[in-house]
Amino acid sequence: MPRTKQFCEKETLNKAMELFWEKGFHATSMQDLVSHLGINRASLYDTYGGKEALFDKAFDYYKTTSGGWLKQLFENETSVKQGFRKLFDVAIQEALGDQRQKGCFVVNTTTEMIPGNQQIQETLRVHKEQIENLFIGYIQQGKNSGEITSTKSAEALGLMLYTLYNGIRVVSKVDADAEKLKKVVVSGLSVLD
Amino acid sequence: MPRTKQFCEKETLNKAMELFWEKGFHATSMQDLVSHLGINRASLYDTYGGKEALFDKAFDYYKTTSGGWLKQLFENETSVKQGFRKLFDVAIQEALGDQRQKGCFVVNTTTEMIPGNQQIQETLRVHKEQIENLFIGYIQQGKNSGEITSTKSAEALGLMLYTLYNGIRVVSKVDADAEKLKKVVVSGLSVLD
DNA sequence: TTTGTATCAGAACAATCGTTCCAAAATAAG
DNA sequence: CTTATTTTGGAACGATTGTTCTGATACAAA
Repeated sequence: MPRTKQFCEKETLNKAMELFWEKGFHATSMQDLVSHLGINRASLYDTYGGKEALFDKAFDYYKTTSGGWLKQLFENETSVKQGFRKLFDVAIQEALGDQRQKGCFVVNTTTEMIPGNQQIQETLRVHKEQIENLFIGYIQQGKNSGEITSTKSAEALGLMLYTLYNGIRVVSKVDADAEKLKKVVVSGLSVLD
Repeated sequence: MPRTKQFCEKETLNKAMELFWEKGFHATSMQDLVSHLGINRASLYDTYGGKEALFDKAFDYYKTTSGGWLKQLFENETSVKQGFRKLFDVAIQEALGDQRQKGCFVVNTTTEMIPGNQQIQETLRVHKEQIENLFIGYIQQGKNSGEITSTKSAEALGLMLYTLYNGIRVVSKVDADAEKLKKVVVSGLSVLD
């Protein structure tokens, strides 16, 4: 009869995610993982298969937890422009409070694993399209309600804000300057006017 | 008496740069470098000191060659807005033609080496400030000439476009979609209106 | 308690890592 | 030419890589 698992997969996946997030795939060794996950080396291989498989699952775990968060953020705001302001504010706040300077897991993975890992690239491509469409749909919603009057298409605006969002995750890793970042956001969001 | 060097340092540095650029610091092995640089393993250590020192010099070499290129681009254009359009167009064209999907060396280095390498972080911070100021000064120049009438400050506009530029280098690595990228640029540059 | 499986610590694996060393070969300067 | 120095191929270094295996231990189900 199969027994119940001894350790919580969510917890170990979360720790693996944080390690890969901070140091990247190549700079994170199995020894690092064994030391920090709190489970045995053999169990690690038995449960997750290996380093690359563990990375994939950790990245999946990140997408799952962060994807729902974004949708919820948009839905809870009173206006579309306020929703984006909130999103960017959170990004800035994360950058300022990120003691470990991890940055964004998706951005880090993009620049490290492309080229060289076609499977992850496809995963990233699908993820990019999802977030882009979320942005675009959200803006379209603001256009329909009359809140957004810009003559530019919802697609053009959404793609631009998505790209700017990625840029913020990069530049804030080099220098998390609150004043500068706020100016970036104000200028960027002005395209919605 | 000291002899003249046998191999051209510029050529080997250029090859080292391309390797680090494509695969990143951690995924590039000394064996890779020895195999591709065309010089002997011992000579490599003798001339450059080691892997990290070689990376630093390759990165310096990149900054030197690319820094001047940007200034020249701005100076050769007829208007400020046209200058930025050209800059972004080149970025898109590079992404489309980049068979190896290397992306941007500065962006890749930022996300891979921060945190973990304070020296490179400081180098990147200084470099960021230089490009930011180049953007800001260029926009200010457009304001002084009356070309740019936006009520937003040159600083806010410059920082925003610099951030957007970084974002383009990230998203175009995942999916170099010309149509989408063009829309990003059009929307982004509209902040100058 | 007995049984079966999960988890464990740790050794062992071959491979690769960055680095150093050495003696031979090549080459520029005298 | 001789001399001095660079460059060479290749062996060797200890350390670390990702992975596998062994046997002991812990624990849930029967």
